[in-house]
Amino acid sequence: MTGLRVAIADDHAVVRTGYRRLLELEPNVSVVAEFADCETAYTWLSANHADILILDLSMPGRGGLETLRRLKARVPTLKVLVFSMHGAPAMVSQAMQAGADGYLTKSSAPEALIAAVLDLGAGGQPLSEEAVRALGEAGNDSQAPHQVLSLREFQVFTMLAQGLAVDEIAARLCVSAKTVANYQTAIRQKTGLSNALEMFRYARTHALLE
Amino acid sequence: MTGLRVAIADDHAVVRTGYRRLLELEPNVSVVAEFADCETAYTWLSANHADILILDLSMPGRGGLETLRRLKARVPTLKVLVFSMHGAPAMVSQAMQAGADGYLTKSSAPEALIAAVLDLGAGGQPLSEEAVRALGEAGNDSQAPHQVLSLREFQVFTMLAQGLAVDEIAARLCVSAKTVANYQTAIRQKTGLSNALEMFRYARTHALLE
DNA sequence: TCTTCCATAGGAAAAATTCCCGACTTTTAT
DNA sequence: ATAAAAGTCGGGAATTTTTCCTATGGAAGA
Repeated sequence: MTGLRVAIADDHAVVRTGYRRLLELEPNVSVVAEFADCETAYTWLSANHADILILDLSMPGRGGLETLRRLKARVPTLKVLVFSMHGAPAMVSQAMQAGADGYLTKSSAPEALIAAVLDLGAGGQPLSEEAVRALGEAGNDSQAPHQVLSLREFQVFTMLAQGLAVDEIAARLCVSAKTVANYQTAIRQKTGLSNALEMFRYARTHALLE
Repeated sequence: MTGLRVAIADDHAVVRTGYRRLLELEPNVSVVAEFADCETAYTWLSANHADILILDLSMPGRGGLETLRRLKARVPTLKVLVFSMHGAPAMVSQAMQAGADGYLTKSSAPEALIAAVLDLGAGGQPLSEEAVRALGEAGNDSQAPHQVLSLREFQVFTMLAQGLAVDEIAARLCVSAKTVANYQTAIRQKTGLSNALEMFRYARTHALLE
């Protein structure tokens, strides 16, 4: 049996080297390439063969997710293991939708990385516990703002998410500040987003702004 | 010659293992401890001897900076090498002021880590190029939060910028909510950032967060 | 030593938020 | 068609958060 050909994409050289050493302890695995940015990874993988790509989503070069999507479109047989700093539900589900074959958070044990690579090689879909939990949460996400909020509430929501103050919103909508304050309260209750920053993050990851 | 006793604090197990393997290639270096959080690191290092601590500032338990400061106060002979994801000017100058003996970014070459550890052992002050540049820049940016805010204020600032509520911050820092509220007011006045979302945006564009 | 800055926090006043409510309009279901 | 439900708008009172002022003790510096 020939070994698994693994490529590593992570912008931190030390981290890449760490992975490489870890993986090379495994006889059936060989690391055939390392990339420090998305473009290089895309170019090389389009032209050369690898079985598995370990991909850090928080990479420079604008859009680890976008690269993942393009890569899966170009080289469908390539298995991609996303290895990310954070296990935020939105991030996990975004990554899986973009075509990831597995998702591990960096807080996983070192052995988990090896196990995940072997699992992927065998056709599995390795997910860390955090990732599974995140996907679960993302699933019952039928509580989206568009659903629970009324038109006016949603309008106020997007403004709050942009960082506008209650008074400013009231001025723009030509209603009393009191009314906007009341909407704000309703929005917080219905969505569970308790401040403007949470709203901003929610809105951004769900592409509700602009 | 006895080897350098090195401890590693980083919340990502895989990353820790990577460093360890890297460092253990060096005959004069031995890794004597690993920590996944600040408290554990502080406790162990107060009671046991190590020459060098490699510290990732972006650790949970909030306040890698605070831990660094406490640690240097408690164990002044310990050399601390800060090894951070980002070389933002603010972060570098804060870290150095808090007592760091060296600063490397994770984008450094693997050899740089080894070199930095040896340099530290020999009494040097290893700084990555990015860090040097950052220290330079930190000087001329006199209006920046990092300049006008005290250590404690800056700490609260980063938490506010992450969307934490006043009460949560108070709980984490073990101080009265009143105190945090007062800091918040001071921060808003000094920086002109009037709400958490503005702080977030500022912090993001200046790469002050993890 | 004396001064200044920082961390901490209490009290009072001001501002923002929440909760409850009512009036009126539009949509929906029977 | 008519009743019920839901949405828009805001007032008033209670509550919470924020601001402003003050004070104490510690640490750093002149």
